[in-house]
Order: sequence, then structure tokens, then C-alpha cells
Amino acid sequence: MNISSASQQSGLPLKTIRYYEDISLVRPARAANGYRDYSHADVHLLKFVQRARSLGFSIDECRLLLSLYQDENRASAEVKALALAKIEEIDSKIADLKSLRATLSTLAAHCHGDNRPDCPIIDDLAGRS
Amino acid sequence: MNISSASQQSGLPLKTIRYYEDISLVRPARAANGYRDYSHADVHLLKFVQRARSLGFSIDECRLLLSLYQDENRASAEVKALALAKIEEIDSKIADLKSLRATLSTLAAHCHGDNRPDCPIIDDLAGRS
DNA sequence: GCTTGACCTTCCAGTGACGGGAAGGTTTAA
DNA sequence: TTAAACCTTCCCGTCACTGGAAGGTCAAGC
Repeated sequence: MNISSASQQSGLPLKTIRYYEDISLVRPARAANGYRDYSHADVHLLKFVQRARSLGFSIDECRLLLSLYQDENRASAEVKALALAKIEEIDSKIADLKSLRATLSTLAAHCHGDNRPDCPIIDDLAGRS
Repeated sequence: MNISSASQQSGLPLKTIRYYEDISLVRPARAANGYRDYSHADVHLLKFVQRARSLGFSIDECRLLLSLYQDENRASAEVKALALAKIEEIDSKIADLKSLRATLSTLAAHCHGDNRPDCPIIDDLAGRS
């Protein structure tokens, strides 16, 4: 099928699908006229990547997941390790964001937020504690 | 002072400081030999930006914060609004990450993680639910 | 057969916020 | 005097795309 059908079925933008071919992530056949020709299996792979990306896996991680997906003899432990590492990454990001939030929240709470120029947020940024 | 002193005092890498000049965020004077010459006030602005960046403000937001910082007649309400908007952004990111984490966690929990090829994580990515 | 418009192709440039490294000028200490 | 430690500009690379231009192909309607 043409790229636009593949796009509809996978939920990925045209540009993204072309990009995935560029970086040899999902490579379709070519029709006689030079058009990309996606098989159902290709679309399946595109969907696979779409899901993995939406779960926060990087392109390189997707590449690994795809190879594991296509490896009949893979050990599920390898995939699980990848998922657990991702969870740790996510936890770390969440912790960072929470700490950020707390700081900003404290600053905002001390700012009266009116027409006067005094502002504890600015003061803090300026290093006046 | 030279750029390396400014770097030490602000905690920002040389490259970052030069980049901030490129994008007209913090522009130092130039010495006769062409070297950048940072005043104490410049270093103060660099530190200000460093703090704001570490709080998750984008460069453009830093630009706005800097102009507010340097505006004697600013209303603190404007700064507070920026901080509150940032908090909302952070909340939204945290929510996204938590949802991601829950999904991955469920998947990982159902994966036995041994040498067998059966893997519910891969199955889910492949759309076999 | 012709035109129109919807496809498709490749290629080039830009995003944000820098980082790496090359090529070359300046200063300072031994 | 020479070496090394600075400094400069410039260009490319990052990540995962996105936008747009220039041009080829195809299907439908007249």
C-alpha cells in the first residue's frame, strides 16, 4: 500500500514514516514507479514503533525492541530489563519535576502577585535570599 | 573579566555563555584584543539565567524574566503568572509520566523475565492484547 | 487527449539548547 | 623564546522529527 494508507493505519505522520525509512528503522519495498510500498507486516512494525515511542522509548531502544520482537529465540528477561530501566528513568524524571514544582510553588506562594514591583520570585532568581 | 572567570562564577559552561551572547541573552563588552569582557553585573545576569533554566524555564521565558528583572516598574503579578503557568506545565508532565509508568509497570509485572521467548511486553507493543 | 488536483518523490533547512572540535590569534610564565 | 593556556570564530552533530520547495505520477472528469 502507499505511504498515506500506511500513515492512516499506523497513526504516524507521513514525514515520520519517511524518517523511519531514512534511519533504516522500518524499510518498505518500492513499487515500479518509485513509490514506497508498505506491506501489512510493515504497517505492523510501524504500529509497534508507534506504541513503543508513546511509551517513552527512544528510537534506538525501538530498534532494539524491534530486533527482539523479530527474534524467535529472544529471552523475555531482556525485554523486561529494558522496561524496568525505563521505569527507573521515568521515576527519576518525576522526582526532578516534583522537586522543581515544590520550589516554584513556594516561590509563587510568597509572591503577592499585584501591581507592585516587589517580587520574591525575581529576588530568588537574582540570588537575593 | 574573561569568559572563563565568568564561567566559574556563574557555573555555566563556556559554550553556553557564548551561546547566550549569540542569541543576545547576555551580551558582554569586548576588550581591545577582542576577548569578551564580563562585568559583575553580566555575571549576575548569567547566574540569574542559570537559576531560571534550572527551574525549567525556557530560553524565551528567561528572556522575559530578565526583562522583568530589569524593569523597575514591573508588576509582580506578571512574574507570578509565569511561575504558575510553569507549575501547570510541570503538573501535566508529571501526570503523563505517571501514566506511562503505570502502563510499563503493569506490563513488566506480567512478564516472567526468564529465558523463554514469550513476552507480554512485546505482545502488547505488537498489539496482541 | 487534456487538465486538474491529489498523490508521491527527493532534498534542504529549521527546531532547542547547547557540545565537540578545528584552525588560528593572544597572553603569560618559565 | 617557546610552550601552554587562554581566547576567537566557524561549522557540524545531537534528537526526532517538521515544513516547504521543486518536480514526477496517477486517477477522474470533460
